[in-house]
Amino acid sequence: MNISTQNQSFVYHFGEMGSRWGFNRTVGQMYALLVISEEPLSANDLASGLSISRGNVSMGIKELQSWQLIQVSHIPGDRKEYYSAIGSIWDMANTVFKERRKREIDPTLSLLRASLLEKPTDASDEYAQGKMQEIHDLLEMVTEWAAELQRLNPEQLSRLMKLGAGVSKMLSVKDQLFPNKKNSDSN
Amino acid sequence: MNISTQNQSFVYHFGEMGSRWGFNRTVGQMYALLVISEEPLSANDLASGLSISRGNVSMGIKELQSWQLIQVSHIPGDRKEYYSAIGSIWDMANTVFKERRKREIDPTLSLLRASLLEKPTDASDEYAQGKMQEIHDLLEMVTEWAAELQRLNPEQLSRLMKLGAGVSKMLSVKDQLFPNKKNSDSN
DNA sequence: TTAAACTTTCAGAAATTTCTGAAAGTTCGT
DNA sequence: ACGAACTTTCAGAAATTTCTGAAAGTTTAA
Repeated sequence: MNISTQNQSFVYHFGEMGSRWGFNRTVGQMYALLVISEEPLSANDLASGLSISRGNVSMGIKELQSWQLIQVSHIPGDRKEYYSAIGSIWDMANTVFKERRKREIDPTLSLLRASLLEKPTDASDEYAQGKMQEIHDLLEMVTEWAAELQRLNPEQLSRLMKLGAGVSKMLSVKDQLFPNKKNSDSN
Repeated sequence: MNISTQNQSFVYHFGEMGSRWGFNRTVGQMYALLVISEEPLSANDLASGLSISRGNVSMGIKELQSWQLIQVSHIPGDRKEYYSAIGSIWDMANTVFKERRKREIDPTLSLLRASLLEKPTDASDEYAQGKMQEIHDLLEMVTEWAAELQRLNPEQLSRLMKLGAGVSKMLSVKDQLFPNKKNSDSN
């Protein structure tokens, strides 16, 4: 299998970016290739298309499966496994978000919660705990909100985002509609 | 300088996480230490506190400065430079967000834009371009929205987040208030 | 101008991550 | 039960990243 030069740069770029997004270069390339191929690809296709070893492909597939980003299919009369990217771009973004949250934020939150349970032994500990509390609260708020947003369907989410600056206007509308609602929980 | 055992785990954890957030272990540790220290710390404090070389600290400081996360200060009669974390936790989150966008999203967006300008040479190129277009549109929408949100002040942002599920209710309220506004730009 | 007190740089060492390819494992048809 | 067609595993090689520490650079004071 070889990749058209047009797609080559996309695949390589995703390789480079992949490492920033939590997986390594070849895994990024593999995923990019699967996303832009209409037909499912076999492990051999991936290996030859990207000039990497068969073993590496096997590990990459495992990784992509752990991210729930790819799907296996079969062709009648062919014993090879064929892989393709799962779902729409929205699903992909959703999955990557959720997965990164699980890997980057959740462990930090639990560490912070544990730290905050300890009694500070001196003034500097107390200061440190204060900062940890702030970080904790921020992370918690953001993750809860993110979870909330992920529950919206793409249509709603898209509308919300396209509101853009309108969002702050909406907040003031809300104040006018419900001026009695308490919302002074600033920090 | 040594770190209280209470703070040790926080600092090390930030070290581990740091690598997921775009900088390496020691840079993460350095930043964690600066965040939880009330007093600014000298490069030597950092080196001894974390048991790393002076040269490594120097490079880490450069990195943190490029992220605009730390600040230099001086103590009268002392020639050493002292460092401290800049601003509030909100500022920190903002900075990290902006910086990551610049590093992870912007280059991808420009690559995609460039790719989309090319004429597809066959059906598979065409399919690939379709996917690229989708990714492009999604990334663009998300970054624009993120920029919008960053323009809100912490107070507004916090209120918006605390709305949580209320956000979808708000969308329907908006429909009732402005039923004539076109918002059928689904994808 | 000299020297002390500091910071930065960078070549090579150390640590870590990624990759290969041969061997072991699995599945299926006969 | 055998062998063909596939996939997975994993030890060690290769590549990459990070770290050290000595040397070079900078700033200030006298």
